[in-house]
Amino acid sequence: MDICDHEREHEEALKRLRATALSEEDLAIMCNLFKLLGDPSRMKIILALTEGELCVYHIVEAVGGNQSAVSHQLRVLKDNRLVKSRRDGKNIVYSFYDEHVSRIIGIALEHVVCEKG
Amino acid sequence: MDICDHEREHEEALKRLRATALSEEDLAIMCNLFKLLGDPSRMKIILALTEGELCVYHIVEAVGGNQSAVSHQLRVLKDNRLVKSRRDGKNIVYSFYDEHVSRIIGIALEHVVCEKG
DNA sequence: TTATAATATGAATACCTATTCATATAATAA
DNA sequence: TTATTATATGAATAGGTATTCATATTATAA
Repeated sequence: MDICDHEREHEEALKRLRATALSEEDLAIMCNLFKLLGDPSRMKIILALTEGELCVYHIVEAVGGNQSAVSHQLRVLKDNRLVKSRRDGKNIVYSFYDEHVSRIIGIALEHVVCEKG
Repeated sequence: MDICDHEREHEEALKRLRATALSEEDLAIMCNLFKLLGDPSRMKIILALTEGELCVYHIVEAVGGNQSAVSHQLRVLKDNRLVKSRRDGKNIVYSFYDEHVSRIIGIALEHVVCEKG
């Protein structure tokens, strides 16, 4: 006997799913991106950088919290290639690694609007 | 003396940032969405549902792992309105709460492609 | 009603990770 | 060189959360 009353449809859905299946690696890449964006402290940093590059001091000013915490998160973002940095005199200036991130943020901001409306 | 050699530009960036600033609540909504999408087990469930509605049994079949774990994650997804469910005889059938989720997933899949290419 | 199938739930555990504190490094100014 | 400023880093801690196991619930079949 069948598991449920939608046996055929579900089996077909599962069949399509297998056809388009992501590899475990791709799944990990995708989830990792979302995980990075899922922390408010990191998101604040990312949002700050949408307005242009910033040195660490100004990032700290923008997001609040202590300098060490911000530095740790910048490291995480950099290791994962969401941001890049360059030294400029005694400062380190951070900016987005590529346009990719800001696109995603743009869409996320739309989501917030929808969620509230 | 100034903090860095880009004092003016950074101050202007921070000014624009304050102008467009998200509330803490909106930030939380946004991050929460990303956090939900950042777990591979949950993402597998979500990806499975992109092919159509499924009962729990078939979700378990699609994503692997044990039934209890899947049920717990379905609960999380439902509490956060990413999915909805309806009873159908002895089965519970899950599907996306709205079109929103599948849009985001579509974009994320693009990201994976870019990341690899 | 009793048995069984499908799903949900509670508690316990184990892992992960964000934050903090203290300190190190690196560049510049004196 | 020494002092100071800007940033990074290591270790420790605490809070969160995914998973598992056992069990409860709900619906149907016998």
